[in-house]
Amino acid sequence: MYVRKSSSSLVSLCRLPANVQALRPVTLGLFELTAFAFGFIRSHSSVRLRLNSGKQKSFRALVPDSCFMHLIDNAINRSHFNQVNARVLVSGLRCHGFLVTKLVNGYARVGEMRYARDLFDDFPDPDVFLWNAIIRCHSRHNLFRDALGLYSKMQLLWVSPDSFTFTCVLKACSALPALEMGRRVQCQIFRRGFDSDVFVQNGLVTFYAKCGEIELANKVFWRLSERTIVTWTSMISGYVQNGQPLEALRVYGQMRKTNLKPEWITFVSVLKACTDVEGLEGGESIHGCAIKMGFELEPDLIVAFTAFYAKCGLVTVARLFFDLVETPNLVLWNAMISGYSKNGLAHEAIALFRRMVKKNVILDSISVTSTISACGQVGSIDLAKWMDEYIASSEFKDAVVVNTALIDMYAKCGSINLSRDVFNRTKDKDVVMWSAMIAAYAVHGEGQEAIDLFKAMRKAGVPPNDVTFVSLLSACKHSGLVEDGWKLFHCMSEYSIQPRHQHYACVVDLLGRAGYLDRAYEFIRNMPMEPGLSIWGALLTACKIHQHVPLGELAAERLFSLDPYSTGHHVQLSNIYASARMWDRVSKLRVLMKEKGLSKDLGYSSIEINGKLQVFQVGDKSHPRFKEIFDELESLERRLKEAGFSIDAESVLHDLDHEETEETLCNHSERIAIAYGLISTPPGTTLRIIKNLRACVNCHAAIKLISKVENRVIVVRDANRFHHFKDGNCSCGDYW
DNA sequence: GTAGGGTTAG
Repeated sequence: MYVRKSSSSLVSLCRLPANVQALRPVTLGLFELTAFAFGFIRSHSSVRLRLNSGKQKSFRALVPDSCFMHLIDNAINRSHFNQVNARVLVSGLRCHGFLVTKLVNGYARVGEMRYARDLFDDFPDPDVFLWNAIIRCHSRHNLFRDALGLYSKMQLLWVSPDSFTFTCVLKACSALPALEMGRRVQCQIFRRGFDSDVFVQNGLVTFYAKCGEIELANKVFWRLSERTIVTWTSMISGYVQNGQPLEALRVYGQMRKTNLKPEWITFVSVLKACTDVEGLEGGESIHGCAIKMGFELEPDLIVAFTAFYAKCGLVTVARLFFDLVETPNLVLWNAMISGYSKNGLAHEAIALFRRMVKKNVILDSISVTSTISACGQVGSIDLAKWMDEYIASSEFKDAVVVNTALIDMYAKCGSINLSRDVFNRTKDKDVVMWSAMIAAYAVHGEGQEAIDLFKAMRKAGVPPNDVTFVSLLSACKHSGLVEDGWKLFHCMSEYSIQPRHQHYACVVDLLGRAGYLDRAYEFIRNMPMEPGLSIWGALLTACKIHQHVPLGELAAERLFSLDPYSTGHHVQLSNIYASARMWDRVSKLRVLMKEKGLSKDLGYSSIEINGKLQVFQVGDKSHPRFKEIFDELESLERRLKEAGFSIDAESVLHDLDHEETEETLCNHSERIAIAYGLISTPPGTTLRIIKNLRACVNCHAAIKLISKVENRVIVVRDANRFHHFKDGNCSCGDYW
């Protein structure tokens, strides 16, 4: 062995007095340790080193391999693997492949990939162990293409892969995913006789599952003569990842018939399957099993339970799990935040996010996107701006996923312009972002903008997907662009996109709202699939708008058989009868609803004044300023009448879709919110209202006029879309 | 060595 003289620090270290105590391995990095050992070994017959365990160990001089082994281990264990000069070492270790392998692993563990690669590249004749190490560490650092490249190079050099090589290579193929490459690897596995190696075969199951080839995964799975718990878990998670939770649960059932004991990690996938089929009971029974098996405090299973209960709507139970953990990890925080957000508890989600920031927890894009989505639900433009500013000053400001969420947020807060700003400033837009922007135009009733954006998208060379077309068709239906929508639907095949049920529903809506009821019904009858709830629902809505009783009854009949307990469908049919003044049928339907125990959703509207969200119900007198509010309502009513406004009281009183009133019609929740907004803000301020139900016909007409007599822009988000009222008109063109 | 949980567009 020799020491390269060019390393000055090494040379100076070598001149250190040869005193073991002075070495102080605890404080030195591997470089110093190694260098010192070189010098020491050259001048002494034996070496005593104090290791991290506190023990002392002797090495005979000129037997440096075992000495190095311990030095390296010691450094790895103490995370002292950061100051090493690879090239100095390699010149000393040229003949010791297994030490280089150890070093490569060590470097990879502390993230020093460049050193690992340099070390490897300098080594003249790597054996299979060293190849495995370098492939594995590239794979661990998400450098999958490099890992596969190294594997190809290894074959060119006639080094025979072993089972460890194959597991690493398959992992890289799964992560990319690289289906063709994986298939070739499978051939090699077969040729080299690893077709019964359970580790390799587990890798194959995962590989096919991650490539979406679940049937091939299944084939590998059943061909195996021996299956470990990892094999079963791989198969179960494979089905979950491929959207077949029921199959996953079936496989889990089969696994339970064997003598294999599930691992906690098995339960993670089974829980996900239960979540996907909304199988609360199944998940609860898993919970029981986990307790019996002593897994209930397994930290990562707590994360899975939190996510499971949150997604099933039991947010409180999820929170109990969350609170079990003293210092939650990132995934747990994210599971709880998104749990709140997905269950409509937007304020809780935001509060938790703020706590996370306060505690200086390192965030990732998932934490912020979940919170952004919550901000969109709240609908407050001030909150939205706060979030946008936060993102702008963070590392996520260029993340496409995050900016996509911002686009959606601003659109939901009523500001399509701010959505567009985010869209414009984002580089490298993907299909999701384009679709989100198109969808934003859709809910704001700007159909032509949506279509123009689609053209720009094609020009930019981004291929649309099925969701893009849902957004586009929805934009057309909100704007009455019947022919454009019809053409778009029929050009989907040009992009090799198979229309799904949702696309058909959009077309029915498109035709129906425009008054082509027969054409819509004909379209339904020619559908290649069984029409479901959304199809008949769209037809029913169209029949309500155009007062078509027979077709409305037909649609309602289908809906009642598919979903007997939906309030909305009964209410809509009742509205059709009411608009046709068929009062006897209206009252019959009311009796039926009472028998079924159905009652209407309570309507409410909210408005934000000075950063405080105020919620009003119909006829709400709970606000401290209710007297002023109702005075304003009255005077508003007077001014509307002067401007020539009249209401169609009879039909409205039977219009069960909206809030029933005991008194007059002018105290619907959105009007109270507007009155409150008028007395609480300076003239000319835009009012932004959020309503949980669809806008009522009379209120819609009234708000148009209010916007004119009060000279205000009023933005209303109803259950379906946005209405921008200005100068006596609405952006929906009375088409909603 | 192989298995897992939390994100964005409708």
